[in-house]
Amino acid sequence: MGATKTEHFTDRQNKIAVLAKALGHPARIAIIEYLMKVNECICGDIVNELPLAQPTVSQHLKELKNAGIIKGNIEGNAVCYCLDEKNIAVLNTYFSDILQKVSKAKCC
Amino acid sequence: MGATKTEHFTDRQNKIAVLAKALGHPARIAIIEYLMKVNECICGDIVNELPLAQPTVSQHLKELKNAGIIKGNIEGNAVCYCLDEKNIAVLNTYFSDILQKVSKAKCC
DNA sequence: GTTTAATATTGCAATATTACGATTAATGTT
DNA sequence: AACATTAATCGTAATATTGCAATATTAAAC
Repeated sequence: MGATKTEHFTDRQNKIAVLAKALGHPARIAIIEYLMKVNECICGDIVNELPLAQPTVSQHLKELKNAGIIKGNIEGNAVCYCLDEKNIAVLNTYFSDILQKVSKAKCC
Repeated sequence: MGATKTEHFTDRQNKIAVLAKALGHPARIAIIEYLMKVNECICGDIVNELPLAQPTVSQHLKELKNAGIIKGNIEGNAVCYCLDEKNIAVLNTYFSDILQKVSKAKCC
């Protein structure tokens, strides 16, 4: 085994899991926080900011992009990255809903 | 390699990553959604609900508990699980803050 | 068209995750 | 005490992730 049994879960459950998984690494959280600060930037800026090699940063950016957390626009020979509002809103709504439910009912 | 370089990131970044990572699997999302529905339950209930074996469910519960997403209270020979409001609130605030920042400034 | 700059991709080693059968531990029931 | 119930742990196979050096790709600049 070792492979996630995605086929047993709903598309929505898989979608949320993909988004959350993309955020499940401190380097990717750091990238997001940097993007929050500077609004938009290129890969090289992040390489200068983080203690990781360029291929590693590039890989993290790819995962964030595949999950839909960030967008990348080609600008000449560089790529301009920024946060993708839509999917962050999806997560925000998701956690708001959970919190609302949870806060209503205490447990064991 | 293969190990995350947690020491290069802040405690807060690592904390958020741990919480997000715990949610980065559809089975764990399904567990959370089930807990939202029934408010509290024991491991066996989830085993009946999901297409996964008991040890697998137990392992997922352990990860959710270690991350602080759920709480587990011993009740006789069973363990009563429920969502942990506090850390879900942490995530909710985190994504609200990101969304607020992002919605203010369009990018490339 | 050659050089430069910015990223992406490839290949690989180290480590982590996922899943489950078998077993164990702990409490409840008879 | 013997047995049943519930869940955790152990062991292990399959797969995924992380990180980087080396290389490839792409587009600007000269």
